Amino acid sequence: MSSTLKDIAQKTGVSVSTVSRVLHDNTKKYKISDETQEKVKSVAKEMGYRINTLARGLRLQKTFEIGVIVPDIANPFFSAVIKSLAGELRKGGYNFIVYDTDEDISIERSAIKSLLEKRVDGLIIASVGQEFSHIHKVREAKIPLVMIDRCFDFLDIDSVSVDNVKGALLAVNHLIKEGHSRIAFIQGLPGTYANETRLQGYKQALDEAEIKIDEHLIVGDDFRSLNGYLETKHLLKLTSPPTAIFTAGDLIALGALEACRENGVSIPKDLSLVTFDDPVFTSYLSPALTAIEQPITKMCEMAVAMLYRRMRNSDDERRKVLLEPKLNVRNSVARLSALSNITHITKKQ
Amino acid sequence: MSSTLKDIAQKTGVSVSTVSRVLHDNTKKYKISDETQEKVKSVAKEMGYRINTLARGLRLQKTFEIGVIVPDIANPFFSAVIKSLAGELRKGGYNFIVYDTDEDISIERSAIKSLLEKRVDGLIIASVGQEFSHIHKVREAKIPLVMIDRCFDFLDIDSVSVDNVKGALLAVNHLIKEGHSRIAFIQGLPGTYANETRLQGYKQALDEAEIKIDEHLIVGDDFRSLNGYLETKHLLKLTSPPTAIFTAGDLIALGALEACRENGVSIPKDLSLVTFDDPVFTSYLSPALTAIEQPITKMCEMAVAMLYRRMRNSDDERRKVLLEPKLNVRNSVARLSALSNITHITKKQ
DNA sequence: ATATGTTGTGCAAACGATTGCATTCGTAAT
DNA sequence: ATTACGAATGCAATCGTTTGCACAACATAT
Repeated sequence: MSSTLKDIAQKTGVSVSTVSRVLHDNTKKYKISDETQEKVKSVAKEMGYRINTLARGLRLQKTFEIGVIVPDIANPFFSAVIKSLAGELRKGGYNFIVYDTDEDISIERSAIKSLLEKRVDGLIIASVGQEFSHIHKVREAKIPLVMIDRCFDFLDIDSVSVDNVKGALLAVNHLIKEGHSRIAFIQGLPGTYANETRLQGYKQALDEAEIKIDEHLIVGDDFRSLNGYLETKHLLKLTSPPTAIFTAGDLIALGALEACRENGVSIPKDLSLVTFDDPVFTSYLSPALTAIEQPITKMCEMAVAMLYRRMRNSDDERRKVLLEPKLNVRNSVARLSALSNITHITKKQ
Repeated sequence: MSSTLKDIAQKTGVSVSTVSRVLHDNTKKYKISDETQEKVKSVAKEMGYRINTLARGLRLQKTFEIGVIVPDIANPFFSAVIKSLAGELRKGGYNFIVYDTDEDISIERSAIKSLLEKRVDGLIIASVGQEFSHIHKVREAKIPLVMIDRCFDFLDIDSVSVDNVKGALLAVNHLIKEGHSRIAFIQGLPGTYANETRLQGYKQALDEAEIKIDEHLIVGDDFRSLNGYLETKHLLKLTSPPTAIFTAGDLIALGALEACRENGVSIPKDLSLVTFDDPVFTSYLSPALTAIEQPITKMCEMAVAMLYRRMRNSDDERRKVLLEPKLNVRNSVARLSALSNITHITKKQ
């Protein structure tokens, strides 16, 4: 049974204030005699004193907790983000509380509600997107907020993410350079920042190469592997199938791999594949996937730094940071020779 | 700016008690007139009232929070566990706070300290193991506790995990049945429950098959992929290398794959591989890995159920639950023909 | 002798919610 | 007229900390 300052005060014969000052007051403002200090400390230890952070938080109006909200903890990208954020926050003496929204906006709403009720000192959110009224509530509550992985241009909020458009450009341009022109895009959840910006990059790359966009090659509707599986099966059945697929996320790529395996489609011989996200296992897959890597550590460091800044100075100018993505070329893309390209076109007709 | 019960009381002209009862009291014990209820509710909404869980927790001596401690959030096994626990806890109206200990006992200690200071209502811990004094503190604080994934026989604490010995037996027996006898084991962190029990199963399987245990084939010292990589390189260099490797965890297996790829060792042709843990991506690897699957969902459901039981009745008999592992046979194990087997034995002598 | 400091400690008011125990008023039963 | 009761609400203590201010005791300077 945990004892309180009062218990210790009674046992030592000093006041609660004195005990509090000995045990928690780091300022040297109050000079407590060494004798008293000794006594209080030893009694505290003996009685197994443990501070009550609820009482402290209530009194101080500060909890040293940061709320973190992500769409899917089990997604390797986000579990890496969480791990990285945790380390950064710990350095600054903050704890954190994570919520997993399952890419569901209503869960996100209730997560924010809970965190505000807990009086967290700050919030880092990888929002589902789509809708933003609940985000505004955070602003109204004057809780420092940084958005991560998703930067909405139209929201006046600090945010840091990778340059998704550029990432998609890198991926698709790579495919084009290797001779592909029928390139499919398997999307994630439409309406989300990550998806829309990657789609934009995809389209832009095709435009710049003067390849006509075929809407039949833009498919899919969420970031999970089942989506990748089903849409790949669908794409393979088209009368004029793509020679390459660009997937919007790592799990989608896994689903695509499974579909190919089942259909006896060999990557990269029969079909090339590039994906956004580059979790630890991509290089061990069969084949090792060519992928767009995000600078996760840097992203998290910046998010935390921006949050701290905002906590210190609430009316500093807001910033939106875009980090550079990187293309990791591995073995999932085949060079389409002019000949095979022609063969392919011939087959098509 | 969040308002308080007092603010609302003042604005409506009723007492704080009444406001509290209208807004939070689910018992119908106090009959508040419909008129008052209406008024209070509308003012509360208008003023953006948000309950302060610190104050409530302090008063009620109950926080509706469960602390969860795992060794590595980024490990797919644990991120799946967290996701699953989160869902289960949410159903019961509990929130949770996760700590990642990085398999470091001192971080585990401070995590427990923090969680007790936060006055969580219960704790679910996947302990690093090795040492237990800090676990006893939880007992002393009379906080309900369930250990997950790690069941220490000598601790009188509720726990649920997979039957690691049996899992290892399944894995190694499978290798033996396919004709292997020089089977290496790449360990995780020595001294941890997961590691010791898996090692035990490994040894038992060899014993039962009357294969002499070669200590040179038992290597490694943590659950990360680098360990798998380095130890595989080492094993491949032995004058009499193993024909099969059993790895203690998924990340170790990834490292092993990388080492093999670098050395041009083909799996399963040149070397067979079985691993403990079976995350979503194992079947997409090259080759798809034969692996021991743990019933994660069930494990988490049981852990939460046991915790709830313990929270209701603190002196109920304690239980230790062992769940059944499952062997998923894929393509990473080759059958060693009698001939090659004999050749091999000859080589040994 | 008076003023001025310094040192060490305690008082009491917050922080925001909950709840057992009044209290007030009206109505119905005896 | 007295009693009893139910409905609707308020009082005040409590949960455990923090901290501005006050104060006592003593030392030093003028």
